[in-house]
Amino acid sequence: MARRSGAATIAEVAKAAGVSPATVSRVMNDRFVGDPAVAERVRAVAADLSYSPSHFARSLALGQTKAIAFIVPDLANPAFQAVLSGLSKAAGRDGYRVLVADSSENPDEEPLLAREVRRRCDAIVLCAPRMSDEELSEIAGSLEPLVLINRTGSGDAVPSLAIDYRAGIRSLAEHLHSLGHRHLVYVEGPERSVSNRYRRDGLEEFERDTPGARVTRVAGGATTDDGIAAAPRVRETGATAALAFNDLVAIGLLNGLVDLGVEVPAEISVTGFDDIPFARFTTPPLTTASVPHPELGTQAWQRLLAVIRGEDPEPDLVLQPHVEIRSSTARPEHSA
Amino acid sequence: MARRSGAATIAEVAKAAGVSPATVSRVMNDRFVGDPAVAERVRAVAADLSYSPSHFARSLALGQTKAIAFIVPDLANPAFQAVLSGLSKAAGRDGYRVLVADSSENPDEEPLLAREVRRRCDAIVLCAPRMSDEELSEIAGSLEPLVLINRTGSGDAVPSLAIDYRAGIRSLAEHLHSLGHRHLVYVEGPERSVSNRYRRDGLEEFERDTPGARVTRVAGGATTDDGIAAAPRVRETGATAALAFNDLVAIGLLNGLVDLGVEVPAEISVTGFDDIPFARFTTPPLTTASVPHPELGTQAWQRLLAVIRGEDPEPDLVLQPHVEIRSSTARPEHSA
DNA sequence: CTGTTAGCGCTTTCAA
DNA sequence: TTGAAAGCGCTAACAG
Repeated sequence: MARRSGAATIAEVAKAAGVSPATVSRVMNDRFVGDPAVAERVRAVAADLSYSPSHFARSLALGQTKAIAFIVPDLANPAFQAVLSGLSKAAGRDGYRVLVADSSENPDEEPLLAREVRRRCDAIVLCAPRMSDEELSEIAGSLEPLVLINRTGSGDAVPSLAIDYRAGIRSLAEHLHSLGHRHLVYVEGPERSVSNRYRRDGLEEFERDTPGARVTRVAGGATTDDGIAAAPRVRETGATAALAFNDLVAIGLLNGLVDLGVEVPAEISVTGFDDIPFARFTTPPLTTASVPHPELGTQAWQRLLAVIRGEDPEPDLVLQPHVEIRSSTARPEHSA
Repeated sequence: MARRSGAATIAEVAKAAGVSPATVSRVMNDRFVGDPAVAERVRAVAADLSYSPSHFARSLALGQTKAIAFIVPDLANPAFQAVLSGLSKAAGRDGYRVLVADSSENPDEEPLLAREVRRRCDAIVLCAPRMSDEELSEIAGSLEPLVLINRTGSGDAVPSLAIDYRAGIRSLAEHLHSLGHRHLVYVEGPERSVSNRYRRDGLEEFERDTPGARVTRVAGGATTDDGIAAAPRVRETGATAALAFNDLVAIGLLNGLVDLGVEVPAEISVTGFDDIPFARFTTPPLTTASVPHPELGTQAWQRLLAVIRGEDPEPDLVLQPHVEIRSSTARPEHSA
């Protein structure tokens, strides 16, 4: 039974201070009401022994850990990092810490991973889970308190925060259309990504509702490399504008196109999605659908805390991306 | 004494299976050697009750949590995110999770924060701590197992991983010098940043050892906005090349300069530091000192695990940044 | 106002 | 091979 090296226990402090463990506990938690001199003595002894309460013992006794789990499909993606950053700060203000886990290593075990990390914490937030709807609704119950980001709860009663990808990409397409583009190409996201489906839906809607407009699709991915690789495919379509799955892909595409000698936006307009901090700094600056990622984290925490406290969380939010027009989009070269 | 909602306990499983808790424990931990039928029954009951061992109870009994803490000064910085990503993946492979905390909210309480999160975990890694050397060596003892990233242990015996900022920035300066630049300007990092001091030292060394070279310093910071703000100051110095504290600042500077109508690299060469994923994609692509951030995370984990296991960690590492020459640096316009 | 006592849920000697 | 029992360190009724 390994004792934490060097850590004093409450019993030792109690003995050294000549009081009971209960008293020490009360002093340490500011629940002490007796003689201030006693409290002072306890504190002195505690400091002397550099005592600090064992967190897991407290967790066990209290039934809570003051920590939440956060699962993302890829910690290397700036968009998810921004969510994490917002979440971690918000939770921190309420004294909660966050345990992160990245399911990129084995996506298939996402449900197991979620279960595992959930057990160490008081609650969990799943960000853009890649797992299927079935898997999700199957484990949702055992994960609560739970909040979902970027994924609706498949009809469940789990609080969720979403981005309206459908509307966002549609707005982007409409912006392009208003510029005079008629043939667009969509550089797809990862196959398993649910948000890719939403974007596709939005584009189909746009195509259906916009006579004369056409949207081709080419394989892509979620990274800059995927964007670079997609450049030749994009050019082949002959489209005058390309909508990338996200900013990373768009940035890759921008560069891939330049390497191919294709000018942006003169020959092809390009749009991204997310508005990561660097989108402003690409050349040309990227037109994109701006998503308030840190706020996603903040809002998620707000709801999670409510559920943890047994209160009613605020209603689900579907954030509308805001089209940020920069210079990677322009009228097609030979228009009008 | 709140019971975790819906979670079955080992005692319940034991009763339902008609065995003792000890047996259940053994079965759950693959330490069971008796009748396979019994094991099977226990497993069935456990599954039926959807029992999963309480992590904190195990932690208490075992004296370990299988989690490590990670503290960064700013979770929003891509460089730190890369470290986190590497660390989290490496630790995950050994069954450890990471608890992150960002000290940006109140930098002064970094030592307290470190202590707090350390108590919930088995070990901690401090990444580029902003605290003073005194504070650091004062609490280092109470934090062990500990590994330091981007900060030497002020003479202590704590394993640490560092980047040779001195050498890195010096190489950058030499690259600039070899191109023909004689008057350089350094856009400083945050005042409290220790790594800013190293860079300054490197530059002083360079200046001392390079007759005819001069390095001016202007205020900067650590973000793109700081870089933008520094642009006028940089121009005023009349230097033909600017070394930015990091890539973020360099990117801001690049854009600030463009806004001022200054051409890069024609009029002023610019270098960054870190080689974040976007450095390749700026215009012009950024010459920078490349730091293998994810590897920093991986290496940190390797050492931390050794210390956790009571083994000797591998020796400290001082990673040499590698100068990545791209097109933001060139010969000065009127040279030769 | 303070101490005693009984858990929290799990692991692990020690006996049987 | 299995079970009983003690204990990890802390908290919270309940007494006194």
